[in-house]
Amino acid sequence: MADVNFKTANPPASPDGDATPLTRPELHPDEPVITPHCDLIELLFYAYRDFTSDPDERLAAFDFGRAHHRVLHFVDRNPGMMVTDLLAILRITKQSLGRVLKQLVDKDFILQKPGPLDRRQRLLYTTPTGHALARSLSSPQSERLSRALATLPPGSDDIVRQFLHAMIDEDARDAVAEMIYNTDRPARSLSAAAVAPTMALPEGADPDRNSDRK
Amino acid sequence: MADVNFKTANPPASPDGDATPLTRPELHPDEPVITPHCDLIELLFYAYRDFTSDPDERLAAFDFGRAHHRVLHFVDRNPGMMVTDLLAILRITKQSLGRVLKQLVDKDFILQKPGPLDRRQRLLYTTPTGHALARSLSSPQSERLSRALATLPPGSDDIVRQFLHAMIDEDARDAVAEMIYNTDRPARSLSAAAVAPTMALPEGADPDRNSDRK
DNA sequence: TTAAATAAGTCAATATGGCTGACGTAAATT
DNA sequence: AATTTACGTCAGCCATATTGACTTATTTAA
Repeated sequence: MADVNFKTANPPASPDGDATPLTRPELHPDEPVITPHCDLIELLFYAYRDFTSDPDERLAAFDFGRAHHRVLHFVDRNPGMMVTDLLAILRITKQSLGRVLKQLVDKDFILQKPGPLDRRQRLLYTTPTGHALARSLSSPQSERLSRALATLPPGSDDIVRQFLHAMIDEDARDAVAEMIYNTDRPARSLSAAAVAPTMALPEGADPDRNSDRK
Repeated sequence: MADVNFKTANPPASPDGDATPLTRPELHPDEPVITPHCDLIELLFYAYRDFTSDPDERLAAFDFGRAHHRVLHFVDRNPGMMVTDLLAILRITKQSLGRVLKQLVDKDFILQKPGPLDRRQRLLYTTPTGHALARSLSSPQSERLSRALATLPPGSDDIVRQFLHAMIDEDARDAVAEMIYNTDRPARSLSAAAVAPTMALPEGADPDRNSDRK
């Protein structure tokens, strides 16, 4: 199978009869021919597809999946974080997290320690093994980023950074930036509410009573 | 539940005893303190998390999931595409695609037509309904992109475009660009091999004989 | 013209990672 | 003392992916 073989398949891009003129029925005159930023939508899909595929093989060697990767990554980057914070970041339920977290703890990649101030908490840390795995998973991603940025004019890093930051939900943006860039952590904590804010529910008559979702 | 409440939880970022000094055992002197581009890795996660969450509610109204969205999107953008091409883009198996595709066809969002040149093909088209849904799904994503780009200096669009393009696997890059930007389609076809190229297997002794994967 | 490759579909079984709902327990807050 | 919070768990369900095997047309190549 050749490297780049264009197959010359379908000349008429019309589902109607072979001789029917090409007309999309529901195309209003004021409707733009293509969706604005359709290229970016697709580029984002492809970029993320390949970006996330990098660590997959290494993960499989430990019988882990992408869910484990995400947990391991954020715990490694935020040692001592609360389970609640992790839930807010990943936007999954306690039960979903529970499964993968248990496996990571059982296999000694993540360690849980009671919070010294609030003893209800089980603060999360990576073990040395876990830290090493987290590193080996993020390194191909980091290299991909380096290669990509190297092709761009100098100063593009910041444009990309700003772009991605601006793509985040407005309510979560500040908390995310806080989390990412506060590497000298001055007794700070993650704000679950800010990373994944609750809907502003009307006062009283709260339907969210016994829910797992924040 | 307050809007932005920082909880001031865990001052010591060390899993060891409360009074133990903070030292990561496996931190070689030549190991960088943080992974390069760790911020970008996380920004990409958050950006994509929120980017993909946009169409979810609309999707649920039709009992569809993200898999349906992806199929619908690419078929809408590439009318007359082959099933094989779709498999290569999505990087899933024929069986996985089969299910969602069948549902989309059954519910009259996608239409299959035998290829006029190669009658083995079942070329894919969106119906008017399908096209409308595809539009309504991509529009919030497009708006998010517009809002994000509006915050950046002029000319940033191209930087972002180039960045995302450079993030794609090198072998697939050209085919992707071809697919995205050839809106005036001159009897062209997608190249499945280029979008998701096969590993260059050694001649003879091909283990990939009866596989579903390209 | 026979053989092989390709496009597409299918059946069956399995795994992963999500979800809801219902409970329980310990600790902190009010 | 009552409530809220942090965390965990059991049970079941669903969506989406996987592998492997097999069939049917149809096209292409030996």
